[in-house]
Formats: sequence, C-alpha cells, structure tokens
Amino acid sequence: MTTTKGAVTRHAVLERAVALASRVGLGGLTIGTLAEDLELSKSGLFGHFRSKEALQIQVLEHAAARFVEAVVRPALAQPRGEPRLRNLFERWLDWARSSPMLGGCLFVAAATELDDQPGPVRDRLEQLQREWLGVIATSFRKGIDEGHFPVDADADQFAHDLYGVMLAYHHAHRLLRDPKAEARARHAFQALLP
Amino acid sequence: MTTTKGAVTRHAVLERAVALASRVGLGGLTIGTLAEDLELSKSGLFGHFRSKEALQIQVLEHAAARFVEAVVRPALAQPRGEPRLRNLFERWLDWARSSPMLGGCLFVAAATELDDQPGPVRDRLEQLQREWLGVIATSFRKGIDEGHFPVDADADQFAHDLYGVMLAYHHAHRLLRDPKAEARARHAFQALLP
DNA sequence: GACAGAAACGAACGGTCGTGCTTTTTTAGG
DNA sequence: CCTAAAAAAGCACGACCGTTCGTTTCTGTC
Repeated sequence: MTTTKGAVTRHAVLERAVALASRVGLGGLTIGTLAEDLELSKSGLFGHFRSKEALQIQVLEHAAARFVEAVVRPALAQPRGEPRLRNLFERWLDWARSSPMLGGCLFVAAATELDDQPGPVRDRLEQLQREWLGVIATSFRKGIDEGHFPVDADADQFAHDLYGVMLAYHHAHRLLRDPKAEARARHAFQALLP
Repeated sequence: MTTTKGAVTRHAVLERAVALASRVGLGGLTIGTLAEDLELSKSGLFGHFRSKEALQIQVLEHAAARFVEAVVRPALAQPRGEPRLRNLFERWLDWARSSPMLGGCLFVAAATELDDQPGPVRDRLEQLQREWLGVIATSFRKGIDEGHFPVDADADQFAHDLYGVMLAYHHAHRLLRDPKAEARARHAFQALLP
C-alpha cells in the first residue's frame, strides 16, 4: 500500500471541511477553525493545499466523489427508467440528511453563495451541477425508451423541475424546520412523473 | 416634513446594502465596503446602526418592504383567485431580476446562508418567509373559493411547490446562466396549476 | 539504524473585520 | 443668527484572516 501519511491527513481534513462547509458555506470555511477542529496547526494544514481557493475546490471534488458513491452509483443497480429514477430521488433525499451534511447539502449552499462570485471555484461547481442535471435527464430519457414516460416528454425540463423539488425540500426542512418537508418532497416528486 | 438628514442617509445605506447583500450574502456584507461605496466613513455609517447584526436585520426589513410594494400590493389589483396568483408569480419573477437585486433574490441567498446560523437575523428571515408562503397559500385558497381549483387541493403544498419553482429558476438563471430558465419557470408554474 | 524527504510546527507578516472612543462638522428650530 | 443636538469623521483597539518562512519532528527506504 502506497498510502502515505500525508494522504491520510489530507483525507481527514477534507472530510471535516465538507461537513463544516455545509454549515457555513465555502466562503465561511476558515483555515484556522478547520485546523483547530482537527488539532492541527494552521500552517501544517495549509501546507497540504497551496491556497484557500485550492482547498475550496478540493472540498467540492471530495463532496462530489462522495455524492457519486452514495447516490449515483448504487442507483445503477436498479432497473433503468422509472425505478432507477425513483431510487436516485430517494438516495438524493438521504444524502441531504446524511451525517457529513450536517448543514444540508453542500452543493445547494454553494450554489447560491457562489452564483455571483466568478472564479475557478464557481466554474467547477457549475460544471458539477451540469453533470448532475445531465445524469437526471439521461435517466429520464431511458425511461422514455422503456415506455415509462411519453415519447414527447421534455427530459431537461424534468431535471430542472426535480432540482426545484429538492431545493424546496431544502428550504422547508432547513430554514423552516418543517416536519412535513419530506412528505411534501415525495408528493411533489410523484406529481412530477408524467 | 420631518424627514431628517439621518433618515435620508439611513435609507441610502439600506438601499445600497440590499443590492450588495444580494450578491455577497448578509454575512458577506461588510461595513467597510459599504461605507466606501457610499463615500462615508466606517464609523459614520456604523453610528446609524448599533451593530452589524442590527444592520442585517434592517436590511431584511427594507428588502421585505420593497418586496411587498413591488409584488404583493400591486397584485391585489387583480381579480382574486387564479389571475391574482398568476400576477403574483409574474411579479415575483420580475423582482428576482429587478435592478436592486443584482445578485438575485436576497431572500433566496439569505435562506441557504442562514439556515444553520441561529440568532435574531435567522429568526426574522424565517418569519418573513413563513408570511410570504402564507400569502401564496391564502391566494390559492381564494382560488378554491372562486371555483378555479378543486376543493380538495392542498394550498400549503401548492405554496411549497411554487417556491420550488422559483428556487429552480434561481438556480438555472444565476448559477447555470441558462437562457431558458425563465421559460422553464413559466412551464413549471403552468404544470403546477391543477 | 542512518539518512533524505515529507509533514507538522511556531512565529510573524500585512490586511481587514466589527466596534469603541473623541472630536469636528453639519443640521434644524427658536 | 445662535445654539443645542444630530451626524459624520478620525483614530485606535483586539481579533482573526490567508499566507510565508525557518525550524523541528516524524516516515519510509536502503
């Protein structure tokens, strides 16, 4: 095993950073706070990333890798079309409540935070979001092929709308602390299927 | 007229602060930057509010007042029920693109930013959002009374879903810079009406 | 077990943050 | 006009920010 010490610490840092950023945002991430939480020195931690911006990007990458592992990949075990789509949605909901996402989905937080702050971090986030919407649309199109949905249904519009369902869930759950948020989300998902 | 000088400056500060906060968030608001933009001294500006937290709350109040003036009040001129609801939606869209909201709707930005940061600012925002959702639900119920919608339709679910439509619009428009965002939002709104 | 390189540390930097003070300037009413 | 109050400015503070640098401690390899 070539797993070096540095890689281990780096991984631990990113793990913690994702959780922290889900609460305070990528901009609210602070090297000092992060180092203190992990009982590292500021400079020791900083050395692993060459700038705060590089850290932020790696946090995004790390979260994206976890997302694929927790949501996208396992859903492939389901039969294509509607069942897989439904599974994607359920896992997406789980993801938004999972333990590393103590502050709600990191991507949701980052999306509104960075939408007016040009730079590499925003660029990477935008691309990741496009890819995710692409996954949803592709899944939907397979559902059309399978005959689950009408042939003239708009897959991109579906992906857009489904994201809206998740955002509404996030808003109701995290800001309003609405206990019905999850039921509302499922209801909206059901109503979305043609 | 008892309009004093202080009130004028205060108003100008809040006007600018709303625009700034829509881009960088309420937490990203900085007294130094704000003062520089308005060609005021930091301490001179600070004197009008006794703390940054007080400033943030007043920014919320100011934005809320503008929102009522630009969206809620004029929509009352429309016939109750579906027409008024449709008008509310259109004005809401306008609001999200209006000039003081250079960075997209301030409330959308604040909602994801503050959802994990307890305190008076979060409390006030939560209440404002509840009130707005209440306005939507009430409008919808009047639509039921008018016979525009089925009597067993769920007004709260409708308000929740409509918010999701706006959030999806915001995401597509501001992060993805999708030119079809507006069309998508209108399409989703249409599909939402029972 | 020695030795090169990686990893972590401690201290310091220039900068900006929010927030107090004191002083000067401006405003508005008799 | 004068004057008391309001508004704005000036200055300084302690805290924390990201970042750099030189030093020390630890790791993995021969």
